[in-house]
Amino acid sequence: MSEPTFATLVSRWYEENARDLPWRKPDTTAWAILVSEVMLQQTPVVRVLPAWEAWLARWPVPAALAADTPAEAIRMWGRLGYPRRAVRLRDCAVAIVERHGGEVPEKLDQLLALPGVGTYTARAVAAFAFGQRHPVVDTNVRRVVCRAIAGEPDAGPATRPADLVATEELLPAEPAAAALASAAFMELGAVVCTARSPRCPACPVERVCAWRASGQVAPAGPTRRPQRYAGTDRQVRGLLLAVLREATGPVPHQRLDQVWTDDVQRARALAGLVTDGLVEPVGEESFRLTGDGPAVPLPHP
DNA sequence: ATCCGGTTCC
DNA sequence: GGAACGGGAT
Repeated sequence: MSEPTFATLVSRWYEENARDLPWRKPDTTAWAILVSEVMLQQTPVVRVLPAWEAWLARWPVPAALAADTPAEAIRMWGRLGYPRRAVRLRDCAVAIVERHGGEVPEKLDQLLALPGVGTYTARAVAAFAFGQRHPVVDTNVRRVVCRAIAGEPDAGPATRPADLVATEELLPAEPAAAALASAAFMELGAVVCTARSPRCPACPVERVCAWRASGQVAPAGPTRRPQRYAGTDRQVRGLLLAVLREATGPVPHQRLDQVWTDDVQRARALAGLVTDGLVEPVGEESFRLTGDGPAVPLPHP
């Protein structure tokens, strides 16, 4: 008898302790899983839950979202943050309809080619929606593997090819078991092997963890430089978008001028929203969410 | 390497 | 007030 593998230990723990998240139910469609993964980029689970339910109730298949306007996607996105994701997700739905007949593609390279789908999301969908054997590496998994296997405090700011390799080597050979293990690694990083206060006594691999064995050395420097929000263009974009989201049609620029006093910064933020496809000008004086109304304004009577 | 939200906790 | 949160695009 050999010792259980790392993946087996974590997978057993996962089956006993996994959070009951709706996108993990067996009959969840690939589209619903893709939507969950995009929403979960940078965003805590508790905030995604209601938005995910509402989004799929309205657009249960990619073709439904593709037929609607970017403006409606931006409105449904609500306050999830990084609203470019809403526009990209709609672009993604359009691409799925045009390239794949409305079905979420199964091949990794086809997924990677979709708007808003990067190396993490493509692998997550391939594994969790289609049961394929791929390493799925977000920062949680990267941290788990760096610590438990390499005994290092943490990885850098981005996922490196070596992180993919190190994670792949941990996966069971059988695809379904590999997908389960990937979900289990993510869960472990999210709720036990956390960045700042790991709950090692609750960890299923505490006995074999190289990082634990080496005294849990702290990262050398600051892992990430702090990200401010107050006073940045991002805050101004948020304020502008809030006004446009509430409006039903074009908003005169005089109303947008009121959300921020610095003319230069406000103009830069608005131009950025236009560049990103979130907002479009209407005539000389007004702006609206992209596609929020007729393409050509009706002439005055 | 930098930009891109918004909420929650300290 | 300020930090934590962390994937994709450029």
